[in-house]
This record gives sequence, C-alpha cells and structure tokens, in this order.
Amino acid sequence: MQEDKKQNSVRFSRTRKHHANETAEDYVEAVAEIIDASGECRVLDLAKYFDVSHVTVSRIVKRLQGEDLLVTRPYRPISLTKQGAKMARYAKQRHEIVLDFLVAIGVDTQTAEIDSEGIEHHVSAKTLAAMKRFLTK
Amino acid sequence: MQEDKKQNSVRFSRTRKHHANETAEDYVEAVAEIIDASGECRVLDLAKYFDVSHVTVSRIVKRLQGEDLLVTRPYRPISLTKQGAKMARYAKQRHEIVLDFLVAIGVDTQTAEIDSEGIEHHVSAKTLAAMKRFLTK
DNA sequence: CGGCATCCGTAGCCATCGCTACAATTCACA
DNA sequence: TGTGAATTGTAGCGATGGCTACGGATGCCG
Repeated sequence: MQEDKKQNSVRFSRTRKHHANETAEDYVEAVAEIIDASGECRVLDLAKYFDVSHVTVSRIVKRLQGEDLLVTRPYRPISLTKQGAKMARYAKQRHEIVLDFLVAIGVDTQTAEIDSEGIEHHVSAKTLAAMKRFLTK
Repeated sequence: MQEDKKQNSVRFSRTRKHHANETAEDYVEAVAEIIDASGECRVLDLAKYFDVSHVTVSRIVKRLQGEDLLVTRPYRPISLTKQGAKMARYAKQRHEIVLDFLVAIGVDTQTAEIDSEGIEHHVSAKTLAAMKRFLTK
C-alpha cells in the first residue's frame, strides 16, 4: 500500500496530457486512413469519421498542427507531417494487433472493433509484445 | 467502410460522458478500497491515491454525490451509496480479471498493473467474458 | 462570370479535470 | 477551553473537447 503513493501518478495517468495524446493518435490514424481511402482528408471527413461537429475537428486540427503532427491551410485539405505519419503507422499497427488479439481470444468482430478503439491507447509496448507473441503461437 | 459512419459514434465513445464515467468508476473503486483498508475515506486519502490536489477530488466528489454514487457532508468522511457500492464491486472485479489476464498472457506484474488501469474502462462484458474463459482454461 | 451550395473558420457557450491561493472548519492537545 | 495544525471548501485560472450560430471562402455550374 505504501508504494502505491509513488506509483499512482503513473498508474492513474488519466491526465489531460495523456488524454490529448489519445486524441492525437486517433486523429493522425484517421487522417492516414481517409487519405488512403479517398485521396484527401478534409475537416468534414474527420467530422463524419468521429461523428462530431466540424468545429471540434477544426480546433483539434489546429492544435495538432501546432504539435507538428499534421499540416493544413484554411479551406485546404489536411496532410500528415513526417512525425504524424510515423505516429499514424504505429497507431495503426497497434490497433490491428489489439483487434486481432481480441478476436483471437474469442471476442466477436464487432465487439472487438469497439473495444479495441478504447483499449489501444492504454496498451504499452510490453503488453503489445505479449499480444503479438500470443498471435504467433 | 460505409457502415463506419453509423458505428463511429459507438466506436469512438471517447466523449465527455464516457470519460466522466471512467472517473466515476475509478473514484468509487478507490473509495471502497480505502474504506476497506483504513475504515474511512477522506478527501485527502483520494487526493493521495490519485496524486491530484484535494481541490480536484473535492469537486469530483461533489459531482458524484449528485449522481447518487457516494455520500458525504462538508468536512466529513465519504461513503458509497448502494449504487456506488455496486459500481465499485463491478469495477473491482473487472479490474482484477483484466490484471490477471494480462499477467496470464505474459505481461510482467508492474506493467500489467499500469496497463490494466487504462484498459479496464474499455472492456465490454463480452470481452471480459472472453478474458474469464481464457483464465479458467 | 455570377450566384449558390458546400465547406470551413470564428465567436462564444458549457462540462470536466488539472492547478494555486486563500478561507473556513475540525480536532487534538496543551 | 483555546489555539494551532491538519483538513476541506471556495474563488478563479488554464487546457481540452463537446456544441450552436453565424459569417467568410471555395468552387461548380448554369
């Protein structure tokens, strides 16, 4: 119990920063997916993708541009920076592993798709590695 | 890809409401744990537990009282309502299953403890059932 | 090339969860 | 009992992410 006090700042990392990072991962992954599927990514594409208003997307896109994850200009399409593309690749890979893993342990596909969206942001490299090992066995 | 548009409101349930619910689960679980360990739960106990200021705890406790999950009075200890205790029991059980499951697939205990904190809130009943099946096999 | 539909930005509201600074209450102990 | 330390509440700030309402930009098509 004592050592909890030191570790809780890590265990309960449900902080603003962590949450903002989840959003960043979701957004770069979505941008990559949308560009891959349709050639370009607009604010409205993201609004439809996440089922939020274009205003919310617009503000988040602006923030992520400030974090050097994506690039856009007013009334123009959105593209990823090198850093954003890297994050998107990692997020996509991790997402697929988590999804496949859930299916592998017997979760139905639809449930696995929903749960993996929430779970993926909390899977550390070590847990991801364990899931990978499980999948290749 | 088409059907994504309908499902995204479910898939990306990273909404205010969902996030607030995660907080509620963490808090009732913590209150139950603290009362179980020390007999009573005070604002400062929760502040230490989550490594946040007492102000943050105080505001959240007030909100959760409004949601009928816990009961307190100014400068008094915090206890759970029937509904809060029920949520705490479920959260604790789910937490333990996720933790045991991560360890079972080969994640070290410390990493499993960290990851399970984040993951547990996104594990549906079906996924939880799959984890339980895995553990009893 | 003008006008209208669509897309996007801005203004401004709310809720949640962080914080510091300060005020109020409680409680133990002198 | 009174007083000081510990605890808790309040005021007020910032960041993030929801929203509606409205205005400006773009671009297509007659």
